Amino acid sequence: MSVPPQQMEEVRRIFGAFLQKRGRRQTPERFIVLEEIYATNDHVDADELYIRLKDGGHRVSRATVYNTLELLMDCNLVVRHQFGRNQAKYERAFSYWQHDHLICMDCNELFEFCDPRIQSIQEMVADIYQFDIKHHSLNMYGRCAREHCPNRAVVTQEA
Amino acid sequence: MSVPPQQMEEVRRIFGAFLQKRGRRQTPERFIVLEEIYATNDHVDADELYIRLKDGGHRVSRATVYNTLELLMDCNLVVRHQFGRNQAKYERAFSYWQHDHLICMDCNELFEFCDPRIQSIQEMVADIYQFDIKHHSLNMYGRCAREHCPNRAVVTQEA
DNA sequence: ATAACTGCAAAACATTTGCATACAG
DNA sequence: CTGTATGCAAATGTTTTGCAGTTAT
Repeated sequence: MSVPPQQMEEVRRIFGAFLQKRGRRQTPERFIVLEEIYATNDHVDADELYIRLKDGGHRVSRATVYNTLELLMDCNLVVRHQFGRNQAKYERAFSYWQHDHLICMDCNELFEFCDPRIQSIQEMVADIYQFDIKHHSLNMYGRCAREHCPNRAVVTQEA
Repeated sequence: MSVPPQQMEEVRRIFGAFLQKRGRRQTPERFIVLEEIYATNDHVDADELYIRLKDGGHRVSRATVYNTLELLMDCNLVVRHQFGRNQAKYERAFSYWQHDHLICMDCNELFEFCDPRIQSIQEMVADIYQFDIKHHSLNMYGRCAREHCPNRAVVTQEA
């Protein structure tokens, strides 16, 4: 699922303006990374992104991918998620609903959900603890019920 | 904050029984790790735990610490938290309220909170997505208002 | 021109693994 | 006794860093 061209244009403009304001260069590599992560609404890790770019005939180094992701996070065009102990996943964040995640512990399938109560909880917690809360991360872990999920119906032996 | 002796006794018993049921050995090292993580209600990382044990005159290897933490998680005596991309934090989990976390992005101070609505959300999500949800992790990130917090009152320059 | 950026490879870091030795059952 | 567990050190996998060469401004 890709972003409409006009919105993509806006995203590019936002990134360009951000770089300029910061006195950083608008290099082609940075925009290529931006394009690639906005090409889908998947949750990708840095290396996947690197491979996709490489396969797409672009010549960017892993270091540049990481560097650019950092910049994209700084201007809120990308969010990073840390699911479990594995490598971080990145996701485009412009004009997309704020959502939380549900992860199947067996097949690692990822689902997104949204519940307005989380916002209320966040506000309440901010108030009680006198915090300026910038963001939250809510992940639920369990077992899905899909046919092809590997560990489906396998009884857990442990505790 | 340490656990009362009688409860500590129960925890040891649970771990022993668990190992037995699994056909795993009840080695002194494993119980030493258990003692150490139950000695406080801090959130410690594996290396801290290793250092504490070493400083306490015990001779356990890092590998054993990791191995034991895994076992302790399997029998629900310990929970692992992944805050950001840093190393995992472990926390004792017996007879302690289920809680979520609030983290200051400036001083890394950790606060715990609990809101019953999270439970309802979890149940609702489980129902909608036909998931058997085992656990969740909710972290809120922001800036605290404490006097000695390093970045206090520093205006963020970025976007 | 020149300071910032890039690619590469090496470093860093947390965690896991392999193997010879030790020891619980 | 025997199969696990241990300690150590080396391996792993992800992310960061240093540096010489490149390039946007």
